[in-house]
Amino acid sequence: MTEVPVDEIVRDCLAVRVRLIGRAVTALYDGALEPHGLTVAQVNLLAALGKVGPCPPSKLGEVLQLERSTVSRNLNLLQNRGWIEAVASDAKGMREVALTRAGQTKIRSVMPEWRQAQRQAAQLLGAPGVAAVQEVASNMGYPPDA
Amino acid sequence: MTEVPVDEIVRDCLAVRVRLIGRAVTALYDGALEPHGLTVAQVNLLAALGKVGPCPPSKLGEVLQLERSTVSRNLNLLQNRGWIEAVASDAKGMREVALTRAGQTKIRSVMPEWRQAQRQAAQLLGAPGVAAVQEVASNMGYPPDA
DNA sequence: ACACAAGTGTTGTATATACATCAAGGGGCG
DNA sequence: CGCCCCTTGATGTATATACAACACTTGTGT
Repeated sequence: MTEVPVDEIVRDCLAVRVRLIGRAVTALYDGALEPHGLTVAQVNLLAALGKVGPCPPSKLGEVLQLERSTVSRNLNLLQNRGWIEAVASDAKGMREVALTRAGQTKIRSVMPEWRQAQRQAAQLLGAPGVAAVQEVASNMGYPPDA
Repeated sequence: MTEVPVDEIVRDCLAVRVRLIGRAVTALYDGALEPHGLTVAQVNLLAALGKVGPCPPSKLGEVLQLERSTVSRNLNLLQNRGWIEAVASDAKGMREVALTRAGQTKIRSVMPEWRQAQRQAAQLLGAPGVAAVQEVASNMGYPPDA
C-alpha cells in the first residue's frame, strides 16, 4: 500500500483526531444524560441561556458560536419539551427566549450525571488534554468573558 | 443571574469546548476542501480506505471508530461520486470496498488544500494542543497501529 | 443437515450542524 | 413619509452521526 498522500493524512490529520475525540466525549455525556432525555448539546444550550439570561436567539449563537439555523432548531426542540419559552416573538418567530421554571429545575436535576461524564472526559483527555482544551476554547472566546 | 449549576457547566464543561473546537477545525478543512467537492469526513474515509486497502465496511468503522450505519451512508456518497467501488457485494450490500482510480487521483489532488487546512488547524490548536490531540487519539487507538 | 447464535450491511428515525434563501423588522436618509 | 439596506428568524436541503430494527451470512454444535 503506502500510497504517499494517504499515509500523510492518516499519520498527521488533526481533523480526524479532533473529530474522533469529539465523538467519544459527546458519547460520554450523551450516555450519562440519556436517562434525563437530554443531550449534551441541549444541556449546554440551556446552560448558556441560564447564564446570559433572557435574550434573543442570536445571542446564544454568538456565545456558543453556532449558526442561526442551528440555534433555531435546537431551541424548538427545547421549547416543545417545555424547558424554554419565547418571552417575545413576532410573525417571524422567537425574538427573545428564557428558561422556564421546568427548565431551571431540569438543569439542576442533571448535574450528578453531568459531573460523572465530566470526570470521565477529564480522564480520557488527561491533564494536558484538559488544559489544552480549556486554553484553546478560551482563545476562541469561550466562555464569552474569560 | 449566577444560578449555580449553570455557572459550573459554562465554566468547566469539557464537552462544549471539545465540540466548539471540533466545529471550528472541521470548518477550516471543509472550507479549504470545498472547491474539490469533498468534506474532511469524506477525505478521511477515503484515506483510511487507501491505507488499509480493499476491505469490508466494518473494517473502516473499526479504524475510524464510526458506527456501521454511518460508514454505510458515507460510503454510498463516495460510491455515487465514483471515488470508491464495491469489489464484492451480495443481497445485503457491499461486502468489500476499494478506492477507484478516480478516488486515488482525487486524494492526490486535494493534498495542497488539505495541507493548508492542517497548518491553520495547528495554529488554532497551538503546539500543546496539537501534542495533546495526537496523544489522546493515540491512546484511543488512532491510527490503528501507532 | 439443521438449527441457532453471532456478525454485518442497510434502512428508519432522530439529533447536530451548516449554507442558501426567504420573509419580516428596524434604521437611516432623502 | 417612503425607500433601501442590514439584521435576524425560519425553512429547505445536505452531510455527519448514532441507535434500533430488520435481513442475510456465516460459523458452530449436535
